[in-house]
Amino acid sequence: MEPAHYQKLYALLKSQIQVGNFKEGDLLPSENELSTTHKIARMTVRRALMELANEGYIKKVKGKGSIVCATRKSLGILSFKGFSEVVGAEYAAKTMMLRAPIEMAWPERFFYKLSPEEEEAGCIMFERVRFVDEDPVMLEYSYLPNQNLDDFCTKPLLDGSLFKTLNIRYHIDIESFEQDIRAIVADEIIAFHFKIKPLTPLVQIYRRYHTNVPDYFVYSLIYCNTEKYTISNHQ
Amino acid sequence: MEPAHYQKLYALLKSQIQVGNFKEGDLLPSENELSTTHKIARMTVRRALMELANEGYIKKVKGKGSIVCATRKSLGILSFKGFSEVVGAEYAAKTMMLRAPIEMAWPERFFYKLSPEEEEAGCIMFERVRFVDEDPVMLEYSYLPNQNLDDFCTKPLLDGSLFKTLNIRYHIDIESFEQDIRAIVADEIIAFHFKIKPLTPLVQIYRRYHTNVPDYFVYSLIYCNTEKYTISNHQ
DNA sequence: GAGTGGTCTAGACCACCTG
DNA sequence: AGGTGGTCTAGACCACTCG
Repeated sequence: MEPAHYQKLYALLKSQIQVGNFKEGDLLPSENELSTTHKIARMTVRRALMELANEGYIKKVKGKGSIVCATRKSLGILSFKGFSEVVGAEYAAKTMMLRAPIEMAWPERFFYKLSPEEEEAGCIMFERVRFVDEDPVMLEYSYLPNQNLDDFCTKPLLDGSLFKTLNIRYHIDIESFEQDIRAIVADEIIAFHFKIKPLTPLVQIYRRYHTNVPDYFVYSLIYCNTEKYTISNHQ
Repeated sequence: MEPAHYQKLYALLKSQIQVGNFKEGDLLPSENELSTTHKIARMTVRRALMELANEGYIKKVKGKGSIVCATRKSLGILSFKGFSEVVGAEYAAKTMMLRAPIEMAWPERFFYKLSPEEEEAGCIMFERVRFVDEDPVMLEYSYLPNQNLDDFCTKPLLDGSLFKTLNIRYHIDIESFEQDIRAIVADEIIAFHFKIKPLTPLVQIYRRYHTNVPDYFVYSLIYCNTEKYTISNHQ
């Protein structure tokens, strides 16, 4: 489906900021100007700018305009985006599949309460490490209820992206998520993957993604090494 | 100033959810219905519902309606709210001033880069511990550039709230913030305040609040004990 | 088919900032 | 005074869900 007008304008402005056509401190064209030049209503322009502001790309100031903000140095892992989007243009993102998808029973004492239907279906699990500039910064265990996911384990992920695979092959769209965050120390397995010493502190995130399919959720257990790159909500 | 229509509707619906007039799984009245009964345009209703959805109170489903979500068990510390709002109605929140506000020079190697004007002004610093149900969960060091804050150190905070004090006494409104999050281990001082063992992992947050006063920022250094209460974006 | 939320329009008035 | 973003209105068409 054709993206909405506000999404197209959002994507356009975001890429222009990332590419450097607009620099820190610059003013974006005014809402009326964008409305005229793109031939869309001002309310629609405002929606695009609202998203940019929520993600920290611009700051809106009444009476002045929309000011382009500095690009952040931290990884916007807490925001609801795919990994490569989250990392931003200034770093090189890479993902490695540590354990390919397999069908299995749910782990004991799973971190979210499962419905009887989910319990019975069992799960598909896989494990990936994410790198930023060659440093492993994120270890992610993904769990999908094993319902109507034919061939998931036999075909590789599309472009290495779980979201894209779910969308294109199974028409499942990720719409939102909830997460719980805590600090823990690395055990030996995790320390090995991150190439750090055991007992190094890590951020652990439990995450439940909501989809367009009623009662179908996707789960992730994430470990973040924040020694070199901190994490944040933006970008 | 009178709150906007969408803010009033947002606050009304939120309190009705918190109080239990709407329960998990319930549908809110439809947008058209809210528009009619409150005599405001549907776009204005939508803005109120948008905020509720962003904070996780409801989930909007096309063709069905706005579904009330379960209340979370974690503390929405990562969201941009005052502490008591963040904790939610189901816990008892308490704050203790550990060190009353004093004027001082900025710490060496401050966690954000300061402007020359901020450097020169020096800062006002104070230290608070936040309790949830009698457990210390958050240690917060607050730093304000010492500019035009007459009597800040000699009068107590209004209702114990920094935001309220800045707003009413100095007409400074907090409008947004940025934060960086990492995992660390407790040193002896922090462990003492949290009544935990040194080397317990903690979440550390650097935060910079943006205000309605140009180039005036408020800074916080926060430690969270996540052993008992995890943290999240919502509520 | 009736009702829902998603998107969009073309206006309007306001408070705020700057020259 | 002129331009900016903040709020608001009263419509409209669409895709979706459900009985």
